[in-house]
This record gives sequence, structure tokens and C-alpha cells, in this order.
Amino acid sequence: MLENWQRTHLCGDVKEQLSGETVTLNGWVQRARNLGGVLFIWLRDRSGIVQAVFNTETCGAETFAIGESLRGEYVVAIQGIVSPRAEKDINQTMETGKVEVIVKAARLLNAAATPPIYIDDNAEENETVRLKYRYLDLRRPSMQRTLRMRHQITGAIRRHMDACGFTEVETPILTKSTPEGARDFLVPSRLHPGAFYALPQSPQIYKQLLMLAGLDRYYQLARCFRDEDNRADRQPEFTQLDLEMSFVSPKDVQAVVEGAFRRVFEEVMGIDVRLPLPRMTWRQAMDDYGSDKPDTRFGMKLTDVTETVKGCGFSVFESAPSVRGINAKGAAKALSRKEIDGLGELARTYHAKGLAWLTLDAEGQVKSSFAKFFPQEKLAALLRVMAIEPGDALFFVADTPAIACTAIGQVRLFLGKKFGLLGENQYNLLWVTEFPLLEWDEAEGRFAAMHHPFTSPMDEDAPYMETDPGRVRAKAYDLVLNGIEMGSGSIRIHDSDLQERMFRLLGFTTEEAWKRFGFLLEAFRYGTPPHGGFAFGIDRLVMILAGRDNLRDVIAFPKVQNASCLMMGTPSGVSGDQLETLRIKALAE
RNA sequence: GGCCCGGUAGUUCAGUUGGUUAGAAUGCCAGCCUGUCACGCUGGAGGUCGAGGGUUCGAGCCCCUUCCGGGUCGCCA
Repeated sequence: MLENWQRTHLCGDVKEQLSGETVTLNGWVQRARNLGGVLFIWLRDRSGIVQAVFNTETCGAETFAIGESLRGEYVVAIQGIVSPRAEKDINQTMETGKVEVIVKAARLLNAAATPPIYIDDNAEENETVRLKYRYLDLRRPSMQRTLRMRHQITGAIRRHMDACGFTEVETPILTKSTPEGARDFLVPSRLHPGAFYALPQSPQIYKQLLMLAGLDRYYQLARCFRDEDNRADRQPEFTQLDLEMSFVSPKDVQAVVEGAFRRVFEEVMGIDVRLPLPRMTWRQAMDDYGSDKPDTRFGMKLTDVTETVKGCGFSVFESAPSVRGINAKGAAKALSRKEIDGLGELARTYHAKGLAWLTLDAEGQVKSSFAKFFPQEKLAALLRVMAIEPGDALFFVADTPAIACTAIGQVRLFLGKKFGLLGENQYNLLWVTEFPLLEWDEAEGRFAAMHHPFTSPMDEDAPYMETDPGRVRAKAYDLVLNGIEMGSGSIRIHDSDLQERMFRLLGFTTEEAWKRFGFLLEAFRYGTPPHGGFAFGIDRLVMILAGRDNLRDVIAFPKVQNASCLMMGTPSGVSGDQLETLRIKALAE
């Protein structure tokens, strides 16, 4: 079909070195400028854009007529001679701007309807339009760069895992619904009317069984599915690096994961990551940053002033189990009263009842929402603990420890962003360790696994599982990058008795546990090696490294917030025949 | 499920206190033009103001409902 029209070069590679050579190029018309007797066509392919010149004197009337017919996004092949441009005609803004291709012959490979969006990185089309015509949107150079970067990242990871002796194993997409965790996507079974497969939320159980099977080191770039509400950083289907290792302690798993990150940063970003990464316990992260995924690119750490404000006479502080504060250095002047009110709104979003504030201006004048309730010496003590200096602004939240930490932590993040404390090209990776094994589920009235029900308690805490479950820490660890949770892992329970104790803690009877996970408990009896692993989100990593702020930009064909695909119209209804085959009609009646 | 923001030519937007035939830019179509590079000039076509209902003499604008898109809380082991 292409015959002699197959390209000899890519558009972006047409530079001065090729001057005088005859080249054949294939690509899309980026823009056509017709000046009458001469016309300029910008030709684009994945490598870049180059200018082609049609001139009646150099290409003949027939070829010129083809050139005149060209419109945006037409697919063409051109043959011509690479020619340096005259000094005055050089386009400095173009990679290939010192040359152009003097067209000798051209062939229209395919016409194109007028595209709804212009293919350009500077275009500002609404995302709805972009997603409906995703295949056009992906023609934009920035989108192609991002997808190539994603490929580089997964490539670096695969090379690292290979070098570490891991075996990639594919686990089923059609799997079994699990009771804990997120909502499952279900697939009806034709051969078993009324029964359903579930799409995997993660290959968790399979990878543990692979350890039992003696694979020793497994990994997979696994597609995972969760039927929950979406966010800028949450899609219903996503990809994670999933890995599991036998005969290991947390530091062995962390070493492999760290190595993967170092390799990615080195190969893709040219950044040297120093190992081992910093560690921080969950307790310390919550106390200092008010988050289990601390952004350590700036300080403004939290201070626990619960003790300091005892007996201060301000009932809001005194009646709360915990009072946490931050000192925004030098922010007193920069924050208007309206902005401070806005911070209060922010704190309320995270369930704080309010935000107490105090500013000290350069003249030593105090303004505050609460100081008037304080006796002089108590206020002085508080300001001393907060290390206040003229120009500083203090903020406090009084509530349960969890709410106080989270709310003031969010105020901290907001202020960090506002005052430009988040380094542009700074990447702070760290481990958060010693997570609690359980968290209290208010709605269910029982403890729930913080990580998942196969997570091992720390040896020294295991004795308290029955007597004081809330204090038990887990052999669980998260990797955090710039305040975003990249992934989490743990050492698993490999002992059937301990696993049964865990299920009991989560409110399963032995019978229920066996019904749900019988195959796993059964398997554990046949010589399970101690094992542990990790999983981290590829999409989020690409998002951060590509400098994007939502996942849709790093996924070729993403879903929108309500989990539909604007391009294909997914999900969609199906025919009555299909429903009948699956017995779904019968089920509904 | 809650809260917040948005929806007007293909696209990006403007549209005053509710007042004549809803505008601009760009894109598109046609004509002219031999060195443009966001080419230029002339002309033209292009609208269910997301949808439905209401208030009003009169609604793009006010009210209600609803759909769609975004952000977020809950949720996401």
C-alpha cells in the first residue's frame, strides 16, 4: 500500500545534517499555510514537527494541487529534499526550524474530518471534549511524552525485579469476592447461574499462595479493580507493582522496593536517590505531621499542647482529649482575616469543630480568637511552647487525637502550599512503619484490619491481641512520596493459629473464616514459609514524576469521576438475550 | 449519600438591573495572495444558551427539578 512512500526518516529527526538528502516522511498535517503560489505544511509524527514547502516551480502542478487540498490532521506521505533555510527564515522556536523539506512529490494517505480539538500542548480544551476524543487528545506531544515515560518507568521496574531474581507470574482476573476491603466489581457466571466472579482488588491471596508454592520471589504489574468513588488520584482500575518474598523481614522487602525506586529515579529522572530511605514510625508521623503519609518537604511540625493548656479556663481546649497546634513562621501579616476564616472551613472539612488562631505582629501586638479566655501566665506558657516570635501565626485544633492531628495536619499542608514551601523538583521518599494492626470501625462496631487481615502483628505486641487490640502494632510499612501514599506492604501471618486469632478479632467465627478463606487456611497447614511483600501504584508514581495532578493524564484511556468512559460510553446496557443467557433477568424477578 | 465549582457556535470565552435579531476570537467553507511560521486580506456558513418545568408582558440571566463534567468529605482492608 505504501510501496515507495514508506518513510525514510521521522519528522523530528530532519535537521541540518540531512541537508541535500532526499527523504520520505509520513505523518499528520499539523497546520497548512497557503500563500498562493507557495504553501507551507507542518508535518507531525511521534518525533516532532517539520515544515514542508510546496512550490509550483519545484514540485509541479499535480503535486501542488495535492498540497492545496491538505487540511488539518490529513495523513500524508511526502518526498522531498532537506534544505537549509535562509537566515531570515529560521524558526528558533522549532526543533527542526533551521531546515525545511522542499517537496518533490506527495500522496494523500487519508483525509480527516475537521477535528473537534486542535492537537497542541497549549490548547485548553475542556477535559470532557478531550476524553470523548481521547485518540485525538493522545496525539498531543505532552500526552505521548507521558505515556513513553510510563513505559520507561515500568521498564526500569521490570529490569530491577529481574535483576533481583523475581519471577513474574500472572494471576487470575476472574477471581473470588472477598468480604473485607473495597467493594468488588462482579462478573456473572453463565455456567453457574446466580454465582459471580469478582475482579481482583489486588492479587493478595494468590501471591501468598505462590510463596507457599515455593516461587520464593514473585512480582507482577497487576491490574486491580475497586468499585468505590473516584478522586483525582483514584481510578476504578489501576496498575500496581505487586511483589512477595519468602524468608524475609521488613527490611528485605523494603530494600527491593527502594532499589526499584532508585532505579526509576535514576533512569527516568536522572536523580540520585540515596538509600536506605528514611524511616518514621506511624506514631511519629501522626504526632509531627498529622498524617500517616507525611509531606516532609517542609517543617511546620505539629506540637502537642494538650498538657500545656490544662487549667487554661478555655473550655474548648480543656474539654478536648487532645489539642494540637502549628506555628506558621512569619505568616501573621500574609494572612487576612478572611483567609484565616477559610482555614477554619478547611479544618471543619476534616471534622474539627473549629480552628483557634493567634497572631503576633512585629510590634508585639497579639490578635487571637481565644487569648481573651486565657489567664496571662497560661498564655505565656502556650506561646513559649509554640516558640512564637513576632510575625508568627499559630493555629490549634482541639478534638480527639485523630481529628486534631488530621485537621491541623491539613491546615499545615495548605499553608505549606500557599507559602511555596513545597520544593518543585524535590522528591521526599520515606518509609512509615509500625502501623496499628487494627482500627476501630465505628459503623460496624468492631475492629477492622488497617492493612488487610493477613498482616502479621509485631511479635512483642501479639500477646495483647485479645486483651488490648488497639495497642497492637503490625509489621506493616508504607512508602510515601511528597505526602502521597505510594504503596504499602507487610509481613504476613504464616501460622494458621495466629491467622484464626486474627479472624476472630475481626469478628469472624471460625466457621465463617473457613467458609470464606478455607482454601487459604487449609493451604497454610502444608508448610508455609514466613513471607511478606509490598504493592505500589504505578499510576500515582507516573503522575508525580510527570508533574501531573490527576491520574487521568497518565492513563491512556481513563474513566471519569462516575467511573464511565466518555469515549466508548462504558458502562452500557446489554441485550435482553445476554441477560437471559446469564440468568440475570430470572434473578431480578 | 453530603458539600463546593462549572455547563452559551466545532473550540475557548463574553453576555450589564430580566428587555429588539445572543456576540468575540479561533476553527470551518469560498475567493485573492510566491517565504509563511498563530501568514495576511475579503466574504460566508455555523446556536435546542445541557434538559424539563415554573415566575414574568418578556428569561442565557430569577426559582425548582434533573442530566453531564470537575474538586472534596464519607468511602477506598
